[in-house]
Amino acid sequence: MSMARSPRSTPKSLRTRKAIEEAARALFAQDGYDGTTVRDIAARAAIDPAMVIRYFGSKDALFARVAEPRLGLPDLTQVDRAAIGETLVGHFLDQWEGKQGGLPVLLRSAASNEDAAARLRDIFAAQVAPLIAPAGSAATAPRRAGLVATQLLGLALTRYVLKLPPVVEMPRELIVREIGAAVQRYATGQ
Amino acid sequence: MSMARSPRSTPKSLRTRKAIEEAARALFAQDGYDGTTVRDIAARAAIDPAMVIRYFGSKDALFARVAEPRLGLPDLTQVDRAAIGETLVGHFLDQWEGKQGGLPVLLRSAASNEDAAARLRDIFAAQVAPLIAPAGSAATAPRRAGLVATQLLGLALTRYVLKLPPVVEMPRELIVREIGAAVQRYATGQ
DNA sequence: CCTTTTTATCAACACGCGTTGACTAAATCC
DNA sequence: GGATTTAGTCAACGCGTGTTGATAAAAAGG
Repeated sequence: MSMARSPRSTPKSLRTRKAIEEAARALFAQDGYDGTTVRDIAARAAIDPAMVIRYFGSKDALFARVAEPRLGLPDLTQVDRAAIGETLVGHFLDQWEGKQGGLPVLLRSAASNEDAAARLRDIFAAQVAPLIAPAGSAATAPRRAGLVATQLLGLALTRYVLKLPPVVEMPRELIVREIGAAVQRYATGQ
Repeated sequence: MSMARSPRSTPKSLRTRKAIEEAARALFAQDGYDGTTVRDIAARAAIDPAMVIRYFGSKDALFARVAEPRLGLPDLTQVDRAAIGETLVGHFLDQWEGKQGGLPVLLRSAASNEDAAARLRDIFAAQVAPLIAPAGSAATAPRRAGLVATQLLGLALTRYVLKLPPVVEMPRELIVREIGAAVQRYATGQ
């Protein structure tokens, strides 16, 4: 009896595994789930398309592996209350521009892929909402978190996905200040 | 010599043409460009897939036809200066929820389709930026328009595409008030 | 060094896609 | 009402997709 097996954890296989993950992350973040083919990923990793399946089982499974964002947001209760907005925007920009983040991957795909959208909702509920909650009254917590998401995801959309020229050209410090102020009001409820 | 021709403008053909456009608009807005197939459109319009091509030449051409947003934004110079933000948000929500709008179609597709993204940039430059410009100093006009786009598109993304529960559940008047305030500050530069 | 295990390649599969051309049915015209 | 133009149907094409199984190459073990 023969069965298709995923490679073991030898140094050799670990290198190709990493190469596939890296290529997949870059392409998924650039072209979205549907716009990225297994053959594209294989070409970028300089290996055979069959290896992608062999290592990760399926394109779906690879996507799920690569689109696991750990936002690593700061504990806002430790932050100066008046700096919550700017802190949030700053960390959000870091997350977006880092190599690691699964967030770009997800946002690219969420617009036309319901699974990715559901994942994004989960992340929001699990990581953003609880963070915002203690910054204001408990009754308004969901609304405040929703408003914050509105602004932060809009920033990511226009700057990194649509690449609207004025938003792309804004220096980081200006974004942190201007959008930070809006986020501050949303998060604290004034 | 025979050549494939698009149907003439008889009443009969006009009805099917409208049916195709309506089905296309609904599906493109729901699943994006890549997620929508010609066969899907045909099925919803209850006609043969070949008719879609026969009437519009190609899937691309049909998309271009259907994704032509005329925002019809109000002339902000005629509006009470303190109400610019709320007016903008209100019109934006109307546009989004109306049957006509090509905006949902575009946003769904722009994340994974560069052509759609370029179109959205054009619309922004042609329709939003000039509108915002006179609300503040000329030097900061692009920046102010960019910030407004950040917030308005983020609202659309979270409410209509990602469907984040707290944002979906917010009543219209609350959105107009809260987000209107942020847009107001962005548009006028305080 | 031969054997066994593990990694990588290759060709092919079944499927869904946009699109086409040959054909039929229906409406229109004189 | 027969001829001609128009709308609609059907089966198929070429292509790119994710995925698979047989097979070769390379590494590891004794």
